[in-house]
Amino acid sequence: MQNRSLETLACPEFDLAVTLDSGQTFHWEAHGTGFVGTIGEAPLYVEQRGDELLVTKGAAGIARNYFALDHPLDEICRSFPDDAAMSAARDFGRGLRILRQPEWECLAAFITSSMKQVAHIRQMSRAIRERWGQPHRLDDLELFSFPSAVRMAAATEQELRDCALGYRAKNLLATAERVASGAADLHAWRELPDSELRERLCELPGVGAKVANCVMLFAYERLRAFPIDVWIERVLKEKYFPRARKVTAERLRVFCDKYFGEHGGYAQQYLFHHARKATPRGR
DNA sequence: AGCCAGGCGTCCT
DNA sequence: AGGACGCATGGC
Ligand SMILES: [Mg+2]
Repeated sequence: MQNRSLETLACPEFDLAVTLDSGQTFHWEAHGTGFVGTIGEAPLYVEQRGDELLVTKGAAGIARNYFALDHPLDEICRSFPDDAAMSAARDFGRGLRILRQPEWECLAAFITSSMKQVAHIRQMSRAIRERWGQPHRLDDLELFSFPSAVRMAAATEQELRDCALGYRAKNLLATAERVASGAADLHAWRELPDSELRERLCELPGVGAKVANCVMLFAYERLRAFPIDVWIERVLKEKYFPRARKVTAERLRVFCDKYFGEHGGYAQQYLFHHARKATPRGR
């Protein structure tokens, strides 16, 4: 990227690379010494230099909001419970932030995510963007935004299967139709309290408790939402229920809501990142 | 060459 | 309420 096309903003307590590779967004790609991607319909280059971000000129405000640079990260991390597993994860993931993503693209991405590895979710995201997204020019690059629900609703199930969605294609299409018609008003749902927002999301095809919690956390800024996937379930059973034979999903849900507290979603993200990147199984 | 993955919907006890 | 099963795909 050419320096004259960039501007600077402060980003204390932030690790861009860790945040973009922590399983909450799936389309950013390394480019030079930074990353390129889109935030809504805005194409963006972003690079971290210490406590500053270099971003595409005109996009500083968008970036500050998307990367949630206003979250009081030190205060959030100090609110985590004091135990060995949590402390190790907190130290390992320093600078990891929960993003503020656009609702629809976050919802769609996580509908595709079920029983898929992060690498493959990235492939599906790219295929969908290149097929139906809006192309945007950034210097010599062409970046594609995530297509609107209206645009996705016009696709066929087979076209989505061609993007390697498998059995998820039908669900994504059905949910796109509900959002496109206005029957599901994702933006209006911002006003709902957590429990009602979760209920509305779970009514959508392909959305259950886990996906709903991801969307609440990564798009609706519900920092208490605690997604329990394969990795987190393993961590919870190994570190917090080491002697139990069977631990039901409901028991885990109740425990996490109480034990990890008001920033539980943040705690969950640090545990997830640590499990994936710091253990033999994750590497 | 299997194993596994940021699960969900359905049906059974 | 809790558990079993089918569903697709490709990186490793
Ligand atoms: Mg649902």
